[in-house]
Amino acid sequence: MVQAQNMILRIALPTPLRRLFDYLPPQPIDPTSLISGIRVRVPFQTRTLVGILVEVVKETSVPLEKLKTALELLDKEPIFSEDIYQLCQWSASYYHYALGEVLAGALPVALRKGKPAEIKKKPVSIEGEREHPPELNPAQQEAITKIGDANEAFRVFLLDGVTGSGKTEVYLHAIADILAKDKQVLVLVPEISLTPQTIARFQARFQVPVIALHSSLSETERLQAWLLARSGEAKVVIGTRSAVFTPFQRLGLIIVDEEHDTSFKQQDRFRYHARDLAVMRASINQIPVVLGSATPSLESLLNVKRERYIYLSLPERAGTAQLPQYHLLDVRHLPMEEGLSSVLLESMRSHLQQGNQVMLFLNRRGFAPVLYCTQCAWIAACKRCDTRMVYHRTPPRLQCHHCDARREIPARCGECGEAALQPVGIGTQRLEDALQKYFPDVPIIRVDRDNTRRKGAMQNLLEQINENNSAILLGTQMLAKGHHFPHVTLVGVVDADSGLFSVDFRAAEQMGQLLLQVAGRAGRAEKPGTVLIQTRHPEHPLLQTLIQHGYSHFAATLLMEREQAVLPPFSHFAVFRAESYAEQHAAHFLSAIKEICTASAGAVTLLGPVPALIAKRKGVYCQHLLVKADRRGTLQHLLKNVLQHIEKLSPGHSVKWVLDVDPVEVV
DNA sequence: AGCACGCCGACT
DNA sequence: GTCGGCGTGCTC
Repeated sequence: MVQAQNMILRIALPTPLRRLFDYLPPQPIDPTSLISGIRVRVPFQTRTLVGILVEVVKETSVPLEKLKTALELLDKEPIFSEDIYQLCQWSASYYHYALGEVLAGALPVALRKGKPAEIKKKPVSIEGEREHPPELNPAQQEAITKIGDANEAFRVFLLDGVTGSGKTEVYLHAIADILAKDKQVLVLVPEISLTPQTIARFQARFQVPVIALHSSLSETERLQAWLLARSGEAKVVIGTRSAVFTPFQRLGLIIVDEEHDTSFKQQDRFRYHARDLAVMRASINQIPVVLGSATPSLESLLNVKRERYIYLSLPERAGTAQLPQYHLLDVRHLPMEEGLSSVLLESMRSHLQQGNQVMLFLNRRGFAPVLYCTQCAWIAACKRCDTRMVYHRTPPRLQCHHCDARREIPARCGECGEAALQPVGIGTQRLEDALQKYFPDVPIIRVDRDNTRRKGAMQNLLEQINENNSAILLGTQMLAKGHHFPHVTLVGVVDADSGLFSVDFRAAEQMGQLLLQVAGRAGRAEKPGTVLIQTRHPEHPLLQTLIQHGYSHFAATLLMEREQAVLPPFSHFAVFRAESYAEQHAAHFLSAIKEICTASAGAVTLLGPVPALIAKRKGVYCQHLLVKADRRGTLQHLLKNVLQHIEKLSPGHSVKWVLDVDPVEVV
């Protein structure tokens, strides 16, 4: 230990190195300005970085000659409030990510770069006519009362309500109660549902400043929004997962809408789950949090069962709207044309004739998923990935859906040279073509990533849908989430089977959620909805349970299966993901990690290293090592231990790796 | 992660 | 001769 005359600044820096760095204070210095949580500009090797002062210490194990002097203190007040700082610290330790990177990630880019935290804009204007709350049904009333009873204490509510049961109305009332106490509210939503309408609805209701944190905000706008929330001027903040780190003056309530949605889990770098962090944040702030969904995650349902969460249920559809009718169509025994059974086509025709809209759901974009040679069985593959290229017709080309590589459509087979190439299988483009033939007089509106990529394109399509009376809407998952289509009376699921036999143990849960969400688009307003599900396995017990007994039975069945198989949420997973250009390097690195795991004590199961489901992506080989433990504590303990060893292991630059705690996708 | 240093191959 | 390829090592 080196004794230093003065104070030493212990600073968290935005680098993947999982440690803090010590600096001497800048000269001259007023010691009282050294407050934890302020930003400090420091030299770091050849660069200068903006870090966060974590603590001021008297001793350091770093040799004095290595200590550099900090350049500048950037704040007079801490940029991190106590609650956000605690949340970041907890996240860094739970997800085993470098604290400096977590802290930097929690700030708007402008602040990360060292720009001053000053409010420039005038307060946000309030637009729109005041909208008055409608009458509540007893279930809604009860939910609101229970949330209100939580009154300034940490409580987690699971609000389970089918689509159209009036979840949003419960949110709005709960928010109104909080606003009346002059507190603020954070609303987290999946990316897809953050539309202008959502924001307008909140604004019209409360006539208070509502701020939305979109992905399309500029960095200055984002900084201003952040500052308005921190100062308390913004009363309601609606945002996607990163909004969980927004600072507030007086936060009174957090709402997580569509809590089952996997887009709350960040899938690169810092792999946090915004829903889980929202619960953590509510606990830190000692406030209630409401998790809402028509199809709650098994994790949340288990927490209800274990009495950690309070269950609130909205069993019926609000108003006069009726629940949709489900029918399974056994496509093995029906005449098929372009993936559509005669029964589905006939049903579409009759709904369209009555001036209603029909929605078809097919989770596969492009024209055909495979281009196949009928002579030699060659299949067009991506050169950089371990995948098939998807045949697109408009514009005509082959496209890899994993690395976005594009190629011209070959005239002849790449193997035998015969001109016997055939697009096999059905994507949304092909279905669109077919529908145009069957229904030449009906507008067909396709919604998938290929035609919503441009800014405002989605909005445009949604408007087109609402303008038309009878129309066919056709799309991928995008269509299933968040949007309301009041004129849709028939929903067709073109292929429900992909979720039934997947290698991913969560596939069934996600299939069930998606089928329910898709169905939720139909039968709004006074028009009852019908859902036709095409399958080759109509006898499948999970499908049967879902259709006959509804989601809660379905979820209970899945929970039972998970318990028997000791899968999450009855056990806890973490995955080391490694990638390298040389095929063996990633696997070798993971094997080394596996040895360290085996050597450490603790009841964990190790699986792998195994090649990822898509073993090669963008030219790099991907390998996984799965770590499974019965208890969360055991897993956390082991991971902490292992990471300390990895620092010494130093895999070199040939292997890139990440640790994914609570992965949503294990394969 | 970045970024510099360092040691080998083909270029004005 | 030197420009630049990426292996290796370090960051208070």
